[in-house]
Amino acid sequence: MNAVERLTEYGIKPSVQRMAIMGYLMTHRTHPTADEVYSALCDSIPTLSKTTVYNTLKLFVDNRAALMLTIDDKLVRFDGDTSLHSHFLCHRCGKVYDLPYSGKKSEARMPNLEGHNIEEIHHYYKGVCRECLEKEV
Amino acid sequence: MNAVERLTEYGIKPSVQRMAIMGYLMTHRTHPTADEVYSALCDSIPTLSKTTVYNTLKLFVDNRAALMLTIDDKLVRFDGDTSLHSHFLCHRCGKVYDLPYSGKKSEARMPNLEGHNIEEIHHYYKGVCRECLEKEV
DNA sequence: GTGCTTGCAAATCGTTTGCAATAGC
DNA sequence: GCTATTGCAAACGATTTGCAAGCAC
Repeated sequence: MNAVERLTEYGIKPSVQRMAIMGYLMTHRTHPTADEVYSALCDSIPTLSKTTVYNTLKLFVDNRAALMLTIDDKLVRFDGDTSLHSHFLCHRCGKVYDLPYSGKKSEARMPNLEGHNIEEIHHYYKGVCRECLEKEV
Repeated sequence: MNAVERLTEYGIKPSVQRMAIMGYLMTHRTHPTADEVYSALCDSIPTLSKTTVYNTLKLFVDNRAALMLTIDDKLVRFDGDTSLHSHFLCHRCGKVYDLPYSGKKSEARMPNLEGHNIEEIHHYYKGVCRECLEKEV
């Protein structure tokens, strides 16, 4: 699936900027920040503004075409993969890894928990990643 | 257990400000922001500064005497309850509720996952809370 | 007195807002 | 032309920093 199809699927009218940003999210599974998306695209779209990146990412999140991750207390990150999975943040290198969803699978289908209506599930793990551990020696 | 004992347990030297802030966290299980802690205490400690609240909360977190919650993308919240449990954020009223830990219990004792060294587990759920659902009618 | 703690004021920086310019149908 | 989209510049606001004053042993 390409970016245009993805946008259309979520009821978002395509534009040059929107396709570029969705395209970036689909090809870079790095959980980028708004700033990283902007920096990566401002060469190919010289008129791109940070405001548009913020607006567009918010549009994607509102339409459930992307996830907003709050795993990092400083920066908001975005994930184009909206399937159910968990995340791991390395305290040392700052990278965010995907992990298989670790909760009970049944929970993901439960519309409520203790009477609350669940719309989002975020499972975050933090520590030191394998790569950083290996460098340690 | 009182605030002084709690601080001492985590190797933190007590002071008027530290006891007041830890005392607040222990008696108010509302997952307050730094600003809420400051506002609640600045009457009884008129010279209290926000800087001290930030510094002290960071000290608690660094010494594992409190948890920093990033469930809200705008504000960092703090939790004096460091036991393993999950959190629920209501999109409508903004309150954060405690939930029993929903993951596999064994996972909480696992020091690593896919080779990564896990130091923290945060399970966040978001949606509309029971109270807000009832108000809806 | 030495070192830790506190607190003011200013700076920082990610994000949002107001609004005018532009593009698409 | 009308509406939606974009983008600049300014504002905002939570948090951090620099540093001087205060406190404790």
